[in-house]
Amino acid sequence: MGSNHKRLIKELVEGKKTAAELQMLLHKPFGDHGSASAEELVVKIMTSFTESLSVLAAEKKNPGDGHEDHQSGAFGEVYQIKPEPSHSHCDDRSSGDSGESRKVQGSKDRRGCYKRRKTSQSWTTISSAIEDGRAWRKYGQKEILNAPYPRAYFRCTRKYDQGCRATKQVQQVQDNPRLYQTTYIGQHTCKSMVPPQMIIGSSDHWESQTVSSESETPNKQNHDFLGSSAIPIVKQEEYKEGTPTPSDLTDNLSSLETNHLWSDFKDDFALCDPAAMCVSTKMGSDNEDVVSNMYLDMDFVVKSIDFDRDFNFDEVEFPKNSL
DNA sequence: AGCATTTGACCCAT
DNA sequence: ATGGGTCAAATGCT
Repeated sequence: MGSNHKRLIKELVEGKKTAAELQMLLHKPFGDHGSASAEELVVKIMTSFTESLSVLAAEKKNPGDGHEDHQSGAFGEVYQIKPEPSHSHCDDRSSGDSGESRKVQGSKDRRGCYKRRKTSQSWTTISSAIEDGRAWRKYGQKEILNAPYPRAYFRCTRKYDQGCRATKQVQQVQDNPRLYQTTYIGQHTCKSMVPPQMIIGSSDHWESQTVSSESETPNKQNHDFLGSSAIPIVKQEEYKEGTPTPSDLTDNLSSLETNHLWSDFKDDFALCDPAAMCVSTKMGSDNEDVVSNMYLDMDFVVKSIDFDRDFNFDEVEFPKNSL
């Protein structure tokens, strides 16, 4: 745990420094803060989070032995890819949905031809910014039971040309509609990255759509959005299969680990701006839901989440450079 | 015209 | 049976 711990601290310190830098940038957008753009800083921060989490994940998994391979590590463990048996016919509805040329003929019969994902790591962030440096294409929206706001479904725009299977779900936070809870599912396997400038401009559609059609907060969102592009990743996890054994404790772990992490972060961030944040904790009703979250003044909110059971990874391992 | 979004239907998991 | 994730035709936008 020694070297892990060091590495953890190093990552967190680095992240903190970068966050502070970003904060300055946000407060004085036109000042001179060196050459780093907000996006670059965000990427750095995310890398720190990712690395930190991977260290923690590794520790949880192998308490005692500080061995930290998990190379691209990320969120450790459970990375085995389980090829998911069934549905040999219509294969690949999900893995790329077999491209644009899906079943056009007979169109309506989709039986057995798409399988639900539930297969990869997921992690949730909350932020006023819904952009994250990736190009997404919306493919659905649903009203969610007991939720005041609909959930929008996005897939990577590279899904078909590069087979990237990353998806995300975005939903306005009930308590604070100006914030968006984004759940990322699966890893980007594509190469593309939207240039920073594009990022900012390209988010309007969803916002305007959701915001304007869903009452309140007209287009203030855009300001928030432009004002900050915080994309903190705080917690991620994988979908697991079968019965959650006490030993893997993934859910419990998520809260413990996260809370633990938060307290560390809290101290850390407090050094930067003690008044700027609060940490809240609440439990979800059914074993999945918020475990803890943290708000910072720069609309920087992070959050951890839920677990699900099965997995059948077709995903590749979690890249550190997902942004 | 080509691409993105909307939206109801379809399908799967619970 | 129901909620929610995905599909795909219709529609909108550039």
